[in-house]
Amino acid sequence: MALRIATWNVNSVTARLPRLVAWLERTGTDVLCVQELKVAEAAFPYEELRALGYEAAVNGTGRWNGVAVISRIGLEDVVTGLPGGPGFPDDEPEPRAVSATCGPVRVWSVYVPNGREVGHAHYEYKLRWFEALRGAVAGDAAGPRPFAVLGDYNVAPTDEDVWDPAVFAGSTHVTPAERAALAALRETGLTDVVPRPLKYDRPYTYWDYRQLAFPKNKGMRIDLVYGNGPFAEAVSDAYVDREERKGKGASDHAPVVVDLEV
DNA sequence: ATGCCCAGTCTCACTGGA
Repeated sequence: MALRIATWNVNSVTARLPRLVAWLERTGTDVLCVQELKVAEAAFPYEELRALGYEAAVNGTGRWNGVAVISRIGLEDVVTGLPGGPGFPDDEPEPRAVSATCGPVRVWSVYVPNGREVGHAHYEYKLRWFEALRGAVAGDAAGPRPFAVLGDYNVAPTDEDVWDPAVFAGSTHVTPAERAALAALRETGLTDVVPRPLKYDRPYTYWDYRQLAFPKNKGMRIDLVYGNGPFAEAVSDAYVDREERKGKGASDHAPVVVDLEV
């Protein structure tokens, strides 16, 4: 069966709802992992999505963060949150993970902490969060079922994944410790499913709103799809839908779309 | 024009994003 799975940091599901609905209709995506809902679970637009044939597993508590899995092919065994994960501040848990089984695949939608500045408490939180994620997904990553962790990882895997490495020297998103956390995650059996760009040479997924970053293609690849062997082997295509970054009312992130034949 | 930040809130000022 052909499956279309995607991940998209929408930067407020409320602000993005018209675009989200149009995008789902346009692309026919079966399973969408969403990040930065910026809305409480009770205010999530379940009805609008149900009208399109989708159900949703939502982890959201208010103005910051928030993640969901939106599926039109089933939604089972939902796990809300990152089991054993740290919180911030004062170890208060944040809504940054939700997982579900959708038909033949199991997916996680994750919004990894930003880190703010190297050495900041939020940066240490980010690294601890990655460790907990690794522990939580290791079993499914090594299993026989197609499995993937999709989301906004807030790490550029290599210097090729930022428009100018010199600009990011000393900043979060590119440090050896963050990249080591990604490598440790891959060691559980996950592969970086690198999408193709629809224009230019690099598959960036994020462009700042400011200073014409998108038209100048000053982007970063920080929205990632990490799939296990059975998932990666089923991939028939993967691309960044940069068209969705254009125009008024766009998120600052573009969707990453993965087509599977399972 | 892909076009010179955006979203949410404890809303006219601030936090957070990366």
